[in-house]
Amino acid sequence: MEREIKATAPGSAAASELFQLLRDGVPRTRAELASITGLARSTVALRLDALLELDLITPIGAASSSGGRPPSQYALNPSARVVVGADLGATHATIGVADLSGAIQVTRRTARPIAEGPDVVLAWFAQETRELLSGLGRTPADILAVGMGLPGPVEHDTGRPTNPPIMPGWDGFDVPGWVHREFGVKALVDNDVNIMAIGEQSRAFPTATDVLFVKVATGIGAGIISGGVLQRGAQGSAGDIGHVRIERGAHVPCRCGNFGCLEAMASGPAIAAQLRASGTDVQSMGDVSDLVRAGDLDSIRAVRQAGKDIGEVLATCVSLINPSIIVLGGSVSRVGEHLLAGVREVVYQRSSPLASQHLSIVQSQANEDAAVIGASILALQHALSPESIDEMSARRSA
Amino acid sequence: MEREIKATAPGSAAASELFQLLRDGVPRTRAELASITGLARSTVALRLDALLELDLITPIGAASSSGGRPPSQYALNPSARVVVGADLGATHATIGVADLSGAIQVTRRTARPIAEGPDVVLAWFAQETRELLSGLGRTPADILAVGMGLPGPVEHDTGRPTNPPIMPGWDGFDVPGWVHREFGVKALVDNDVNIMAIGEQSRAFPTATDVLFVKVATGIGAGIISGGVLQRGAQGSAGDIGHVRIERGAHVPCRCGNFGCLEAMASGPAIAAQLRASGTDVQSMGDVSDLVRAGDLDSIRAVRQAGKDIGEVLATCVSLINPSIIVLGGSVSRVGEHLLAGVREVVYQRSSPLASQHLSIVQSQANEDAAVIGASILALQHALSPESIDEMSARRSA
DNA sequence: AGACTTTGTCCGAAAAACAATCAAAAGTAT
DNA sequence: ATACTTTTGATTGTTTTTCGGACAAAGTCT
Repeated sequence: MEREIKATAPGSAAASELFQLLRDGVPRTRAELASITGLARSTVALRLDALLELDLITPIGAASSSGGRPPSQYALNPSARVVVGADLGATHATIGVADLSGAIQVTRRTARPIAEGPDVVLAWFAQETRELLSGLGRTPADILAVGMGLPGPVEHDTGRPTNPPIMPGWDGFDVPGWVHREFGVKALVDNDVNIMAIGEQSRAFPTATDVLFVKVATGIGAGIISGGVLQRGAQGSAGDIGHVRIERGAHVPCRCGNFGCLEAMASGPAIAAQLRASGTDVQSMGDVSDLVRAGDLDSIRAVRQAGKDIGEVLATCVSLINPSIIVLGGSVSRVGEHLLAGVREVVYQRSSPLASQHLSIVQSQANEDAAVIGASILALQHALSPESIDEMSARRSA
Repeated sequence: MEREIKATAPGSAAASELFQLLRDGVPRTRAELASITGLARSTVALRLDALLELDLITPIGAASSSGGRPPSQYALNPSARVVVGADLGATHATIGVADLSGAIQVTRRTARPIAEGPDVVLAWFAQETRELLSGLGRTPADILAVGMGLPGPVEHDTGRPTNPPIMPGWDGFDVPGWVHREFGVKALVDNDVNIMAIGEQSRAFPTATDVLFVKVATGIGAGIISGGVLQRGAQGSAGDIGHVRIERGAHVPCRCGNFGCLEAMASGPAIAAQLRASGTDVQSMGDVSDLVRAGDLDSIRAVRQAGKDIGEVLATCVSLINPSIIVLGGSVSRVGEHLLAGVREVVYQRSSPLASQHLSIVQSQANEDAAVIGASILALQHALSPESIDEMSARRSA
């Protein structure tokens, strides 16, 4: 026995179904909606009223007449509410506010070490969010949900980081609980690479169902979208390819304790270290980037070799999950085409024709925005789900 | 406009929803069903009637009384109809008939080379199926759907093999069309490794959502179940790990044209070839198995090395998709623990603690039946889907 | 301007689900 | 053995939801 909601306005009950159709933002007439859903025109009218009442849908001007009275069109009202998408990285944090269509309204990127711990970082996050909102003429009450990416393994169901290597104080911290106490809404938390994968797929390849997003920066990780859904694996550690062993590095130690890890050979710090060892004066990956752009051959060769190392692992990934697109993101991928060239060289050589003939390997197009976009989408997926919409209309009519 | 079904019997409309609850075969009383679904007892009664009418549900004796009148229980009627599951392998074919609970009623395994082409093989399949059915006192009219596994890449949506290397004459052949003309039902066709993965998961690990099934026989392939669903990839070639390159084989040519493929190093024929090269008199993998069982050290070493080779690839797979169980199947895996030991050695050494601490690596438990079970499940998934049930009740009341 | 077409709304009819009632079937107590 | 209690399973009237037609409104076309 768990049904208490009685005072439902007429039509509101199943209005969420109609809403799912309109989530894409495409304006439609009542007649179109009726023929798509198979419902009677009167029923559509009833449900539309409920959605208009919630302000989730707005009438958009009139469509052109086909001989008779011109129909009015209805579409998602993107500015009814907002979601917050945050990417809390190792050293920098980006917070964005998106409307209901997923369009980012504003973002702000700030230096903010995750190592300051959850209380400090989240308090800052809340403060920053309030500022961004008031800058948009919004209040925290407009927030429907929060999406958040963290630089470590996260148990997505509970939103708690699990044994994160670089997030002291965050292990097991109840992030959604904190957010709920602060803003009264649900928070969806995930690994930062996962939200980047979602963001990139939605922004650049909305029709692709099998995308492998690879982030190459301080570490190396992948986000896997298969069959249109993000794959997290049994413990949520799917995509952790940074510590896969590669041939070239048999005797190079990695901070994980093993030898020959991809991350010890092809990450930003690893590339810089290799160049330093061969006598080039570089401090960080930033210096390497400058040298590559200046045409320094050693640096170019090192980056391309890193690409080949990554390609070695990705070749196996291609055979295993058969994606149609591999996207390279992260700071190292922005060095230019050299990394990409190395990856392509190895992947296309080693993959079976069936898997590689339709495979594109490209650079991230969403780049820095990918994470915030992905976090917003995670939030929207929850906030605009049929269940959430039903709950909204139930609350409204109560 | 696409609604024509008007003459629906009362309650039949949404009866499929109730049916999904009862698919597990667990008997339930009307009161239980009402409290689970949240529907009124009278509504449950109405829908149950519709399902009883279709014979999909039977009353099972009475449950024990709790002081008053004992309730009668209702459960799936497994023997109402059947599905056919077939595994058409390279040289042998297995056909099975399962009831609606997925329990295999009868199987028959016969030497039948797939290379005879679709017309010959499928005609034989149809004939064999009829015989099996009449042996069970059934007719082809009892078939709800057919599931089928083929030894090559299959475009699952259309059921057509695509560029299969060992199936002359099958490329692009419309298998579901053929089956539909013969039996009037839908056929679900997939790669044989995929159906084995489904079968193994359902039989041995029904609660696991992330399972990697690896078949080691003449070839090497994997079936991936992630998040509870089989992953097929963009072109349906997900799991084709046979031609991933491994370190040890840098100079060993593979029939695919590349060098160092896993299949060229660790498949049944490859193990036999390596032993022959080192002077052991073996013709096939069968001979190797005999030697291993007899305790021949060279053979054991060769098998264990194959396990380590496979483990090398699987270590990457574990990092990438984070399964909770890896199952080894196929003829080579039946040699004993030696292959498994090799796999475990490498996988546990190379995987991150987070991914491997909850990882089991085991031998197939369903073994030969896995494929037929999986094919049956594929058929049942379709045949007992809400849509199919709705269609059945619509036809019934028409 | 008038005929025509299509939309948007209203309203009664039909269908579905609900809630309450009641007889039947068993166990339990006397 | 009989009365009583409890819970099922069927029935009936009520409420909610959806449908389908009717009709006015708002345009286009001649």
